Amino acid sequence: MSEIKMKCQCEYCDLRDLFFGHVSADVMTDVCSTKIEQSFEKGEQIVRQGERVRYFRYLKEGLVKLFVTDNQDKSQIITIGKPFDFVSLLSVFSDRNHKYSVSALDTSVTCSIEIEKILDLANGNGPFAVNVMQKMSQISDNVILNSLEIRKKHLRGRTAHVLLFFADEIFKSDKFELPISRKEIAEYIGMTPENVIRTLSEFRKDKLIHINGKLIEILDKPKLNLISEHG
Amino acid sequence: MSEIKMKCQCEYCDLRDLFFGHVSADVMTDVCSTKIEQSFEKGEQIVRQGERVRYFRYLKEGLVKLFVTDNQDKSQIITIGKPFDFVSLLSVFSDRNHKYSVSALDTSVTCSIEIEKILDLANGNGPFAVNVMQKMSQISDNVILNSLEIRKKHLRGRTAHVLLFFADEIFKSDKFELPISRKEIAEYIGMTPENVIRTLSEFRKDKLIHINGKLIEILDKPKLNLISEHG
DNA sequence: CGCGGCTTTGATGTTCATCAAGTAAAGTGG
DNA sequence: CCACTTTACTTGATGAACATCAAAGCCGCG
Repeated sequence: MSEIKMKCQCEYCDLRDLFFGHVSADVMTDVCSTKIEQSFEKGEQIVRQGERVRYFRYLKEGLVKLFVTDNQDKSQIITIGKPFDFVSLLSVFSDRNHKYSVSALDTSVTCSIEIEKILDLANGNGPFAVNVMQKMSQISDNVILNSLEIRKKHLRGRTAHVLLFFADEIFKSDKFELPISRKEIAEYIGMTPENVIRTLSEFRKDKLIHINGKLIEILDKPKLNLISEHG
Repeated sequence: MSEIKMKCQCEYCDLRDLFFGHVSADVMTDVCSTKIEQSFEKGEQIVRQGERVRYFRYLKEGLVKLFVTDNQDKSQIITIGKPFDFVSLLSVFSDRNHKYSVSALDTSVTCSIEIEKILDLANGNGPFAVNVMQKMSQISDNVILNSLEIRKKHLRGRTAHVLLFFADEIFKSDKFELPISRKEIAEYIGMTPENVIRTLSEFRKDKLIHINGKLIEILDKPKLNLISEHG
C-alpha cells in the first residue's frame, strides 16, 4: 500500500508554475490544503482501469507506465510517464471512469487534486484552463505520434527506439538500468518477449550495446539510430 | 481549390451548443462574424502537415482523414473524422505547426475560427474552455484506444474492424460505399494493400460480405464481429 | 528450499511483405 | 469521343519477419 502525506509545500513545488501559474495566491493556498501527495513503491498500482476518476494527478518524481489490460490479462503499454506528465492523462475529462491503468516503474510521487476542484478552478479561471488544455494537447500529441512512429518500424527498429527513448528522454545517459522488463518492452512495442530478447542479444553480438541483466550501455549510438530510423 | 463562404448562420448550426454553449450572445455574434465556412471536394486537402496552425476547425458535414506523411511519401492514417469532430484535433494547442494533414474523403464542410480568437475566448471564459477540454479529451481517448485496439489484432481482425467501423460508426448501415481506397485501409491498419485485398476476397469467398468495387454489404455480421474480436 | 515468474536460446510453422504480372477503372490530351 | 497514361485493384508465388512451442537456467520471494 501507499503512504499518504498531506504536507503542504506547494510554494516550493517545481510544477507549480506549470499548472498553477495563473492562479491567485489565496486560491493556491486553498488547492494546496486539499491536495494529496502520495508515494508509491516500484510495482505499485496508482490508477486502476475502470475505477472512478476522482483525482487529477501529476507525477512529481519517479517513472510510471500507462497501460490497458484486456479480458485475458494481456497488457498493452500506452506510454511511459515521467515527472511533469499528467499521470491521469487520458479520460480525466472525458469519462467518469479511467480507461487505463497506471503503475510505478520506480519509486514515484504523485500529487493529486480532486477532479471537481480542478473543474471549478478551470470554470472560473480561463487562463488556467488554457494552460491545462495546452499541456493535455501536447501529451496526446506525443502519445499518438510516438505510437505511429513505433508502428511503422520492424522489430529491430522498435527495439532500438525503446533503448534510445530511455537513454535520451528519460535517463539522459547512454548507460542506464532498464526500468521495465523484457516482457514490458514487448507490451510497449507490440511484439513478443522472446523476439525482444533475441533482438537485444543480436545488438549485443553486433557490439551495439552491452547488457548485464537490466543494465544497458549503448556502445554504438549512431548505428542504433540508423536501425531505429530505417529498420 | 476550395470555395469560401462567409455566411453567418451560427444560430442554426447544430454544433453551436456543443462548442459555444457557454458563450454569451454578443460574443457569439462576434465569433460568428469572423468565422469561415469552407467547402471541400472529395480528395481535397484541408490541412497540410507542417503548416502554421491558424484556425480551430471543426467538421460540419462530410468525412475526413487525419494522416501523417513521412519523407518517403508513405502515409499513415491516424483516424477518420466525422461531423462533430475537431478537424484540427491534435497539436492545435500544443505547437505552432500542424503535425498531421487532413483531407476530405467526401464533400465536406468545415467551420474555422481563428486560433487566437478561441484562445482569447477560453482565457476569458472558463466554462467554455472546460467544454473544449472535455471534447479534446474524448477525441484523444478514442484515437489512442482505437489504435491499441487495432494493434492487438491480426490482418483479418483489423480488416473486419475497419468494415464494422464504417458500418456502425459512420454509415449506421450494413450496406455502404467505402469512402477510402484499399491502399488507405492499409495505411490505417498498418498492413499492405495486397493483403487487405486478399483478406476482403477471403471474406467474400466465406460469404461474410458482398463486394462490388467500393460497395460493401455485410452479410454475416456476427461472424465478422467474432473475427474482429479474436483474430 | 522450492515455487513461480522472468529470461534466454533453439526449432518450427504461421503470418505477412515483397515481387511480379495482369485486369479494370479513371483521368488526360488530342 | 477515343487512344493513351496513370492509378487502383486483384491474384499468385516466394521469402522474410515474426509468433508459438519447448526446454532449460536464473532470480526473487515466501
